[in-house]
Amino acid sequence: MARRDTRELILQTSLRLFNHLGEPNVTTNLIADEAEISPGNLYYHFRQKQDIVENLFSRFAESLLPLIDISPDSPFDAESLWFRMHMVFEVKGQYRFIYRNLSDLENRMPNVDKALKAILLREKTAITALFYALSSREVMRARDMELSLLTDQLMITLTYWIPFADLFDPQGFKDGTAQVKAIARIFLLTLPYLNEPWRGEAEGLAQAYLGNLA
Amino acid sequence: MARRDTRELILQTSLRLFNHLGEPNVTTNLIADEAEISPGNLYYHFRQKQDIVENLFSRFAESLLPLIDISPDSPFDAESLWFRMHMVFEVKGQYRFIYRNLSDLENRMPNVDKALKAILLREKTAITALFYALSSREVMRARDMELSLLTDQLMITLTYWIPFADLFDPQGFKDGTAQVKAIARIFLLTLPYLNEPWRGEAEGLAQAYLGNLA
DNA sequence: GTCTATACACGGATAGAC
DNA sequence: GTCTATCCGTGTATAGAC
Repeated sequence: MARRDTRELILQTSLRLFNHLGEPNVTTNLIADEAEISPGNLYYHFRQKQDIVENLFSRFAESLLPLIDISPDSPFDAESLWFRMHMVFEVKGQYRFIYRNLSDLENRMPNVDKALKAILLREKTAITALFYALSSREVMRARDMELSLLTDQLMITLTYWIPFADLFDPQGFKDGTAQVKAIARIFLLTLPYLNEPWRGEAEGLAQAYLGNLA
Repeated sequence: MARRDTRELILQTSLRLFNHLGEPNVTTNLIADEAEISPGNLYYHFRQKQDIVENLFSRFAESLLPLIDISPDSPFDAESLWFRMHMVFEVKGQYRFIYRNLSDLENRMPNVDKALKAILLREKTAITALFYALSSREVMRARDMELSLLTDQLMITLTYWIPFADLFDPQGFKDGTAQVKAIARIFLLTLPYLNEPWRGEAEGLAQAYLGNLA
C-alpha cells in the first residue's frame, strides 16, 4: 500500500476508535489490529501514539477555525447563522473524542492545551462580536450582565454539549440528531433577548428543525 | 498509626491529588509518597486503586444526594434555594475530579456509571419539580418548550460548570469564587421567566453575591 | 513498506520480614 | 500496621528480517 494510504488508514481508524472508546482506552495495538496492519507498521508511520492524536487535533483545528470568526460583512440572518453553527457542531462531533477528555488531553499535551485555549478564546470573541452586531442593528436587546451570562452559557454549550449528549445517546452523533438539537438549543437560548420579527423567525426555524427529528 | 487514621489519610491524600492532577495521572506510588507511607501499606488498606476511587465516590454521593431532592414543603424563597445550591456546588467542588473525567470514569467503572446516571436523573427530576411548584404559585411563567430547554441548560451547568471553570481558574475552587459564580449563573438563567417581585429579588441576591467577589 | 519478535518502562499489586 | 523488595501485566516503542 502506498505510504499515504496506510498513514491515512491509521488516522481514520484511530479517529473512529477514539470517538467510540475514548482515546485513553485505545492502545496502539488495537489501532493496528483494527486497521489490519502490524504494530511495527503503525510505528513506521507515526513515531508515537501522541503523534496520531496531535495529527487528528490539527485536522480538527484546521476544519473548525475558518468556521468560527465572524467578519463584519458576514450575513446575520437566522438561516446563515444556523448553517454556520451546524457546521461547527458537525466538525466537533466528528472529533468528539477531544471534548470527551478535555482536561486530560490538555494535561498530557501542552501544545494541544495551548491550541484549545486559543480556540475557546476565539469562539468567545466571535460570540461577543456577533451579539454586538445584532445589538447595534436592534435585532437583539440585552443588558451587559445578561449578555455576559448568555455568552458564557453559549460557551459551555459549545464546549460540553457534545460529551453531555454522548453520555445519554451515543447513537445521536451518527444520525445527526445530536447536532440539530445542539443548535436548536443555542437558538432558543438567545430567544428571550431578540426583538420581533427576528424572534419569531428564529423560533420558527428552531422548531422546524426540531420537528423534522420526530 | 491506628488503622482508621491511615485509611483516612490515604483517602484525603488521594482526593487532593485526584482533584489537582486528575485521577488517571495519579499513581498509587504517588499517593503513598505524598501520604508518607509505603506502597505496601497503601495496599494493606485498599486492595486496589479502584477501591479508593469508589470509596471517595460513595462519600460524594452520600453528601450530595440529601441536597438534591425537593420535598413539597421545602422552602422556595430565593435565599433558601441559594443556600441549597451553594451546598451542592460546594460538594461537587470538593470532589471535582469526578466531573473532570466523567466519561472516562463511567467507562472504567460500571457501578460508578450507574450511580452517576442516577444522580443526574434525580437532579433533573428535582429541577422539574421545583419549576412545577414555582409555576403553580405563579412565581414563574414559561412555556413547556422553554422549561424543557431551561432544565437541560441547568443540567449542563450543574454537570460541566466545574470542569469548565477549572480549565481557566483552578484557583477559584479554593477561595470559593467558582461556587458563587456558578450559583449566580443559575439564578440569572431563570430570571427571564420569573414574575415580579420575585424576579427583582433573585436578581438582587445574585448581584449582591457577585458584588462581594470584587 | 511491512512484518515478527522483543525490549523497555511503568504502574498496579503481592510476599514476607519486622 | 508498616516496611522493603519484587513480581507481573500491559502498553509503548524498537530491532532487524523480508
